[in-house]
Amino acid sequence: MLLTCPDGGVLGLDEQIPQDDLYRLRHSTAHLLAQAVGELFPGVKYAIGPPIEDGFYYDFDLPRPLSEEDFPAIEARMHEIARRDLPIVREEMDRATARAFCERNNQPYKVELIDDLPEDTVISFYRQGDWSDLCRGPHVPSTGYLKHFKLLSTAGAYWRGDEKNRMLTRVYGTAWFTQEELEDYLRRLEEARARDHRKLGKELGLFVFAPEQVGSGIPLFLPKGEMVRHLMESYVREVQTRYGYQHVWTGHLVREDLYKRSGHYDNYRDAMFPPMQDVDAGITYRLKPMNCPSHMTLYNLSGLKSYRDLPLRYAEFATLYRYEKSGELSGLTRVRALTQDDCHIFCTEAQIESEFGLALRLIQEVLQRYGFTDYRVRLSLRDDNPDSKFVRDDEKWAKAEQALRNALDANGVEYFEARGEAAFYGPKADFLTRDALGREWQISTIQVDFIQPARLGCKYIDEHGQEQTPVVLHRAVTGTTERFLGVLIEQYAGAFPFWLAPVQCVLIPIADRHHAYAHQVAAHLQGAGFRCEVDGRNEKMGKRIRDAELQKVPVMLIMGDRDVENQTVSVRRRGEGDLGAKTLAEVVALFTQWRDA
RNA sequence: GCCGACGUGGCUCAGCGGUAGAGCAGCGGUUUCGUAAACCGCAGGCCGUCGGUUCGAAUCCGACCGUCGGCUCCA
Repeated sequence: MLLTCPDGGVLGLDEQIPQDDLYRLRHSTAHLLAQAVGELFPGVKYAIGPPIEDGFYYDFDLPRPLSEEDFPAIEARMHEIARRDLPIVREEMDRATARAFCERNNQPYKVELIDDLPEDTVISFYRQGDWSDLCRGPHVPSTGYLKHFKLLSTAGAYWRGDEKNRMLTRVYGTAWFTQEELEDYLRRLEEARARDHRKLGKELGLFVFAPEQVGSGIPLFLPKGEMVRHLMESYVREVQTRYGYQHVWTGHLVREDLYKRSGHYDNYRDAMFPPMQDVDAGITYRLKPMNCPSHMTLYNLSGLKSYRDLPLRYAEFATLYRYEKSGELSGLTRVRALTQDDCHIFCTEAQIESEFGLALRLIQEVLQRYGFTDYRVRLSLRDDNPDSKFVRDDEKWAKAEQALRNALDANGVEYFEARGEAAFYGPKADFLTRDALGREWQISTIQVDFIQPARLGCKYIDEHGQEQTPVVLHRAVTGTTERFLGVLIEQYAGAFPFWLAPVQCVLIPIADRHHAYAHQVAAHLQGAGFRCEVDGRNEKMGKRIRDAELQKVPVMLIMGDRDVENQTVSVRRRGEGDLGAKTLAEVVALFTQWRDA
C-alpha cells in the first residue's frame, strides 16, 4: 500500500492529519483489513488504504462488491490475524524488484503506483506473516497491537478518484487504542446522528421534502422553517446595508446566450436544468444557476460608470436552480433550489484589498452573531493541469492571486491553500465548516474575478478619462440560506438562540379558566414584537411543558390562579427550569435582553 | 451519474410465503391539573411503483422511482 496522504493531494486528504501513534495504529489496521480480505477473497486486487480522521479505509477490487453483511466475517478474521501477533517488518526493494514482485502477485494497481513514484523514492513494503503491501509506513511493531477497531461502512470509490476509472469497493473502519475510546467514538457517532438537521427538521416542523410530488432537492419550508429563513435573510440584509451594500433583484430566468458569453455555459452546462424554449420568439432560457452575469448586465445597463461610482456593491438574495446529480443531494446542505446571499462588488484593482477587508469583516460579524467559530479558511487556487476548466491568462491569475494573498495577510486571516479548487474565473477564499457527521461544507466565500467583467463588457472611466475594466469580487456571507440553516440546526442541535427561534415563547395556561389571561398576555408580547403561541390543549401542564421543551422553544410562560390574581406569569427557560413569577413589564425587559444578547 | 444498503398508517418501528400490527401524533369523550408523558374510546395503510414466480406475495425475483452512506462534481 502506498500512503500518499499528507502531501499526496491525490486522495484529497486533509493535510492536518498528524503522523502520530494513532495514525500509525489506524494505518496498520488498514493493513490488517487488507490481509483479512485477502484471506477471505483470494484474487483480490489492492488499491490504497490510508488512515483518515477517526479511522481508515482500504480500496479493493473484488470479484463481487462487499456489503455490511460481510463485516462480521471480515472482523472475525482481522481479530484472528491480530491474535497471531505477526511482526510487521519493513522491506526495501529497488524499483525493478518491487515492480516484478507486484506483477507476480497480480497487483496491477500497485504496479501503477510504483510507476508513478518519483525517481528518488525509497520503495518499501511492510510484511506481516506471508502478507505484504507496498507502503511507506510507519506501522505498529506487530498485529497484536491491533485490538479495538470496527468496520463502519462500505462505499464505491473510483480508482484514483477519477470517474472514468473502475469503481472499487471501499471499506471504512475506525480504530483506537482502548475499548473505551472505541465505544466513546461510536457513542459520538450516535449523538451526531441525533442532531442531523434532516431528522431535526422533521421533528421541529421546519421543512419537508416531497421528491415524488415536487421534486428531489427542493426543500419545502413549513411556517416555522420559513420564519427562520426570513430572520436569517433579514439579518444579513440589515448588516449588508450597514456595510454599504445595495440590494438588487434579477429574476429566475435568463437567456442562455448570456451564459455562453460569461463562460458558465461551457463549464456548467451539465449542472444546469435543461433549456426552456420561447418558441414564438425563438429564444432559449435557462433557470438561473448563478447571478454574476445578471449583475454585470445590471451594471452595464444602469449608466456609464465613473471611477467615482466605484466600488459598487450589488447584493441579492436569489433563489438559484442547479441540476445537482441525484447521488449528491443531501438534505439542506446540497439542494437543487438554493438561495444565495450573493454580492458582486465592482471595483478598481487598487480597491481590491480594502473591499476584501470589508467583506471579510462583514462575514466575521455575521458568523460571530450565529456563534459560529468552527470554520477554517481555504485559499482556493487553480492547478496547472492544461485540461482543467481554468481560464488561461497567467498574468491575470497571478495578479488576482497576489491580491487575495495580500488581503488575507493584511487582515491577519489564517488559511491553508488548495490547488485546483478555484473558480474558472479566479482564485477564492472559502470558509469551510463541518456538519454533525464531520462532512465539510463551504459557506462564506470571497472570489476575485479578472475574467468575466471583460467578457461581458463591463467598463468605467478612470480619472484620466480612459476606459477601464473593473475587477469584480464575488462574495457570499452565509453562502446559501438552505445550507447554512442545515449547518446551524446541527450546531444548535435544533435549539435556536432566542433571536432566531421560530417560536420564542409558548404560553401554558394551567386550566381552562386561565385561557383568556394567556391570550391577553400573548397579545401583549406579540405587540412588543415577540413570537408567541398559546398551548391551550386539553393536556396536563407537565405534558405541555415537555412538548415545548422537546420542540426546543426557548421560553415557556406558565400561568394559573396565582398569576391571574397578581398579574404575573411564571417564566421557564428551556433547559433551565422555573425562573419564578414576573410581571409583564419584567418579561418584556427579559425578552428584549435575550433577543439582543 | 457510479457502488452498496434501505423503502410498511403523519412520525418511529415490528411482521419476512397464507386474509396488515404496536407506540406516538390525530379525532371524540372524561378530567381542570403549578413546572418534562392523565384516563377511556375511535379512526387511519392497495406494505414506493410496475412486472414476474406461486394455488396464494408486504414477505421471493427483476426493472424503475426515491432515501441513506460513500465516490465523482460543486459557478
